[in-house]
Amino acid sequence: MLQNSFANLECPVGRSLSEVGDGWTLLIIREAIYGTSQFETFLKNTGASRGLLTSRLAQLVKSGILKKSKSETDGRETHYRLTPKGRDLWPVMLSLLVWSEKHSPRGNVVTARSRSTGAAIHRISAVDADGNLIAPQDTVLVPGNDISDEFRARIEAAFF
Amino acid sequence: MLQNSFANLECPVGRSLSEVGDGWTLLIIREAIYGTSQFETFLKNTGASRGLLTSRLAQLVKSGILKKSKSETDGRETHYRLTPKGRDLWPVMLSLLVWSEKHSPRGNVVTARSRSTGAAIHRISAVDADGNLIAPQDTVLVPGNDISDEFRARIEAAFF
DNA sequence: AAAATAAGTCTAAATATTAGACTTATAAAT
DNA sequence: ATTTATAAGTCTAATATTTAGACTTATTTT
Repeated sequence: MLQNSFANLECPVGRSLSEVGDGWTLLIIREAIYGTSQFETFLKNTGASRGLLTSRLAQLVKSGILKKSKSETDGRETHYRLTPKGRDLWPVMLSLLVWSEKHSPRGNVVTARSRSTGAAIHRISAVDADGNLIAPQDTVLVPGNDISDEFRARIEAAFF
Repeated sequence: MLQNSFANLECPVGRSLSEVGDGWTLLIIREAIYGTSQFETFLKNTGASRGLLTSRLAQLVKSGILKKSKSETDGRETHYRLTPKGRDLWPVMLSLLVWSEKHSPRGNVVTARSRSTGAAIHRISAVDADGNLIAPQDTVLVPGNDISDEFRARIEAAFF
């Protein structure tokens, strides 16, 4: 668990990783996106141990990625559901999906498509506020003001 | 390390996670994107221990995400550089960056922009082969033929 | 009332990670 | 030509995390 190692880093990727940069955590989020909300279902579908699942779910609730609530119809049940912040991890999941379909395909397992047009997702791209695509080669990381000299230098060296 | 836990999973997200689903691994990839290629630099910028860095770099080379080569100008140096497969993780990194800038901002640290237009990256989106954007709400996961009934049911329950 | 279910807690054993001293090969400085 | 420095590791004992699985508590079903 890198939970604390990167919490105070300037790098926004490091900050994300301090919240979700753990295989189990990402797997739990995948499960949540696949519709899982109960402890025993996460347990079965992720293969995590009970203790670990308990601790990771607590972290995710603390991070505001999942919300914990008691079932209204069955008092034994607890549900962990994605918050808007958690749902915003969708592009992360989708880009992991597209990456593995491209680089480690295993037959015809699953394709992500547009519900309305039926078109398959071809790639995941950056988009500006006007809806224009920004290609990886055309991307730069621009340092802001609240930044150390050291991190500025690292960002400026970033390349696609 | 979930290295082996998910290697044989049908889920393509699980397969990705079996290769890169580890905080240290993702952090090393971030560093590689930031231009780092040498052992001691990875060590300093990630904060990983030597033994761990050694093992993660070896895994990444084995996965074909990094390529290891000896410097031609200085025989002491080894360089680990992103392969095309590794570079294709760019959308994963970018979506982690955009996510944290939205949900855990820390002042004006870094913005990702188009080099050519200067426009800031607003979001990360799925795109079809014709360049049309596919919104999260409009995405479905369509099961293929090479799939177990159990996994089919889980995919069909997936939602944004 | 008894049995089953859901969501945990708890514990000892196994596994992974850390810090830091040490090693080897190559290059730079004296 | 030696000595010193650098780069990329290896190695080890101490520490921390994770696991499997038995157990607990609250609630619901039979």
